[in-house]
Amino acid sequence: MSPRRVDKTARRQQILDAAVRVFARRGFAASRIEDVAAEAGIAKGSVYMYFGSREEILRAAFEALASAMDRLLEGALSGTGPALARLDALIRDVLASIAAAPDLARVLLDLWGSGRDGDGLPLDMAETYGRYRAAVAALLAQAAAEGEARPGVGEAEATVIVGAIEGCVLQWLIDPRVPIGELAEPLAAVCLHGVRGRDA
Amino acid sequence: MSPRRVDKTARRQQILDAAVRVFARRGFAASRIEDVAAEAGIAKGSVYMYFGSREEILRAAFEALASAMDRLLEGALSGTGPALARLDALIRDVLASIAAAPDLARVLLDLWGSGRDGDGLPLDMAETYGRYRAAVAALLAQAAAEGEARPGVGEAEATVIVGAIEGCVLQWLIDPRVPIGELAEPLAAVCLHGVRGRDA
Amino acid sequence: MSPRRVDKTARRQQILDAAVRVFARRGFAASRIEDVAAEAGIAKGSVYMYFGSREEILRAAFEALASAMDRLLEGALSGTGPALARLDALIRDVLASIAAAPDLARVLLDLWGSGRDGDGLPLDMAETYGRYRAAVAALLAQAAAEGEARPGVGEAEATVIVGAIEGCVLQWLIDPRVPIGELAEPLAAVCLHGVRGRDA
Amino acid sequence: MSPRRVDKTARRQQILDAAVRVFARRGFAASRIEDVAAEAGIAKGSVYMYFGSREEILRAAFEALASAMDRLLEGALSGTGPALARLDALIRDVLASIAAAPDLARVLLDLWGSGRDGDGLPLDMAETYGRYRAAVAALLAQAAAEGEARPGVGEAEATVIVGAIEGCVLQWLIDPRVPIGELAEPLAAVCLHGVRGRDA
DNA sequence: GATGAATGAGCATTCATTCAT
DNA sequence: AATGAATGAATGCTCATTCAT
Repeated sequence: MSPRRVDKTARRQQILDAAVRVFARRGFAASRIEDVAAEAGIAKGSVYMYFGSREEILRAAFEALASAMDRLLEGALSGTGPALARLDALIRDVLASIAAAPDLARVLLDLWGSGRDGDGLPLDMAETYGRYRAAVAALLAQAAAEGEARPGVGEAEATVIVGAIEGCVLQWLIDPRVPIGELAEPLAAVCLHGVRGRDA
Repeated sequence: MSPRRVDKTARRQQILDAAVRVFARRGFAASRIEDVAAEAGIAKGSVYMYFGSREEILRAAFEALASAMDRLLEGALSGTGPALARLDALIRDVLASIAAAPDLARVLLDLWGSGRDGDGLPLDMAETYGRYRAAVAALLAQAAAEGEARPGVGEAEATVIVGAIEGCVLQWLIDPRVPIGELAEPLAAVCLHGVRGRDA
Repeated sequence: MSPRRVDKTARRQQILDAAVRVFARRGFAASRIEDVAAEAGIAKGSVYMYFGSREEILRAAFEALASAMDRLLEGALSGTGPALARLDALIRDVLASIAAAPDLARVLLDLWGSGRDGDGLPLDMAETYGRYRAAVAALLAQAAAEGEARPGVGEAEATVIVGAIEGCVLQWLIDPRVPIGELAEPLAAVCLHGVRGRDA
Repeated sequence: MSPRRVDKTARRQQILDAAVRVFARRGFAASRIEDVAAEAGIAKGSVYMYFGSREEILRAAFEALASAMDRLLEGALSGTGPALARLDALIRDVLASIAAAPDLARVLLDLWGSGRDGDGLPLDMAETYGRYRAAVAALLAQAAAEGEARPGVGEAEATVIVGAIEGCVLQWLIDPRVPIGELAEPLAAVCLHGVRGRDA
């Protein structure tokens, strides 16, 4: 009448957190369900009570990442104040968000490569990055309207800025010695003024 | 040396090329030795005459990529003329190099994530990117000395520029609709002058 | 005995009925305890309050089938009137009994194959069929004594008659388009007179 | 240049034979691929060089059985002489064929129950038995035309005769003490003349 | 050199059964 | 009594690697 009670959502999150730690450590390809279960402190079979397959766990990690990103983009887009200041804040927020959840960030290394022919992971990474670029492009357009960016900046420049952010993250993922925490400043500076500087 | 005998090196290259096509298509994790052999038009077992293991093929692809990159960096560093012009040329060259060998470039998606705990692939991606940053940093330092970059630009800005380049490549790898061929111009412009523009 | 409490026996029967429907649909091998529980409208664990194992449910189905058959055989043996008429009636009764409980009948498909090496199901199907043949043989012997069957009919002919009945059932189980309901007549006719007919 | 040579067909047959022995012994459901491989004296993985899945082995057994049966039916249909004699011969041939390959015959126990909802085995057992009945019906029709069977015998009587044959096999499969080898005679006698006998 | 048949370790997934509540 | 979350043994199938020819 009063069966064992569990918070399904919490348990699922617990497993996802464990999986993210494992994926971060060994990469998705080398991560066995058994590793995930062990990290979560449960039995192998129990993982399947919360996730239908190994791939589904990766997809859940992707969704966590994508929705965190969407929240940031949403914030930047709906904020008030000069567009360039909001772009600057977005850059800082993205880097801070990444640095705050480094294990989750490392899953990006597996996510970027997913969605190809045989892997059963149609994650629509492409669409996520498309939204990312669109948001930055919107900020740039606003900045141009405000006279704070040169006219004509658009999709291409948005791609460069998104690239710069993600490229910094990439380098930190490849080499943790890259000081991600100190990159927001120069990143924003270069994107806004270039290396020649405001008055070079 | 008999005309019947295929050059060992050529045969190895033939297999590597085939592998790169397969890896590009399905990702390294989903690529079977048999797929590679079939793509190369040889038998599965023959692959092992030229590569000791599946991972070694990936390592060979990495080396091809890394040495191409080194050649580019070498060129930029040893070139003459203003440093900033050479940085601009380097950006264009890297993108052109990527666009010229898109299959090889796609292997980056697998390479970036390699070298973790369980995968037997100590590729030293980190060191390669370190050299990349060092080269760009050297160019920046020279530019600063030439009065073409604001004083103080250094490692951090180099990280941003390398990030911008690789981040653009990343976006194109994720979504081939990203026009990699048209990105050199805005990439250089943003890195050099920012989105505010030369005279914003 | 409280009105709230369901009768143990009734609950067991409810589960068995559900199991029979599930077994009929998917076969025993493909039937999960969870399917049975769902069909019965109870929880998975509750099944084990009434049956010790998955196999035990199949055994219970066997027993239902076997005792129904025994009842029929008993009736034919203890009946009065000419033996051949009672054999004729038995044939009709068996087919009617099968047709009246088609789901239970389908379990035969799993039962026939059970009792082998690894399946933990020593059902003694063999003995049941032995009793079946013995009953028919007894009727035949009586008929011969009554001058209604040719002398010498015995175990072999009983096997043929049991075979004809069960073989018709088998064909209907394999292909439901076989009109089991219309087979009693020709079945009795062939067994009694052959295809040459009474006066061929 | 001269790789290890094997007769693929012979090897496949060797595995199938081994599988049939294992299926006969333990039933298909309880037969593991590893059992089959061990019985064949090869490694587990090697089985998959010749069969795509466990089910495919069962299907191959079915096909062997079905084509043997088809050969027999073909022979009976295309034979010369009185139809009833050919039916008589068919009955004997089927029993002899079964008795000659008892392991293969035991697979029938698994085949009869296959093809249901969840088992991924659309073997068309129904169609095979349909052809079986059609052949017997054709012989009966001919016999009727020849005045050797009573007019009106048809599909129903064919079902009974097929049933009698298969039902005898069934009983022998359930209980090997049933003397399949001695059943041809009484089987033919009953089917042709009934238990009342030619002149009862 | 080349081949491709054979191997067997490895792993995702399933599911009967248990038991804390 | 009833539940259903948890377990972990079991097993189908894959595929890198080996090696006899």
